[in-house]
Amino acid sequence: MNTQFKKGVLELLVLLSVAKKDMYGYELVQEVSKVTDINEGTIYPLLRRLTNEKCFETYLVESKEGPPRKYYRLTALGISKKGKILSQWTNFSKKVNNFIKGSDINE
Amino acid sequence: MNTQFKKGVLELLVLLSVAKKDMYGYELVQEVSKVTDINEGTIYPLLRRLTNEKCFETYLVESKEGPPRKYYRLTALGISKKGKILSQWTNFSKKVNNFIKGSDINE
DNA sequence: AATCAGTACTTGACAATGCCAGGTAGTTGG
DNA sequence: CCAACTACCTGGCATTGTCAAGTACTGATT
Repeated sequence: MNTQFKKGVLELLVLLSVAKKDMYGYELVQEVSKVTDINEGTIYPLLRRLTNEKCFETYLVESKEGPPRKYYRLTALGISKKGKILSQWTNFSKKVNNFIKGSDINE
Repeated sequence: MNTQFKKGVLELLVLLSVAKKDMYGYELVQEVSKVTDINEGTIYPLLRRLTNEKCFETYLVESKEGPPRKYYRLTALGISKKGKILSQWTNFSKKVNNFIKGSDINE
């Protein structure tokens, strides 16, 4: 799958996921994998970035299945960012799909 | 508009445009601008890259309105690439939009 | 108890691609 | 002759995803 398509969209997928419920990194890797292949090495730096931007607050919870899990919770800023990016994505993908339809003439 | 969304999609938009008819760089800037803001400094290197990859053949045509125009014509390889990327985009954007719908529960 | 698989997080070096800013040149009209 | 528009090109930069490797904890297997 085209790597480049993911740029920017991953941020949206992560924000949408955490909006539903608090999640930890490893869990997010699996959630986002439903949509597109994703690497741990992509998710963790992204989470750190969004945390630095005050979109997330974090807390640790011990686990019986391994090391403690770092959970991410959406802040007000995160919610607002989620809304913005979502509407940008919706608008963008709509325009692209319209452009594609306009190219249907011969194929 | 989110810069990152464009990554990879621009290639598709350019391939689709040239598939309709041969076009020159400056013209493509305006065509693609219908969908999203785009810079000359983005288009020209992209055209060079696709030409190196044998997706385009080029030819010069003199113009009364300025310097000669370099037209791009899709090769068989370009047509095949167009098809591939188009189906990847369609598949990807569909999955993302389904994921978004699945997050509609509270917002 | 030692090893292995699975869970969980981290990081540094790298690749891809878009943007900015600036340059070169031809044409037309004031 | 100079400004404005058309047209193309380029080098350096920023952003963000990938790869690869490492750390560490738990529970099951040998």
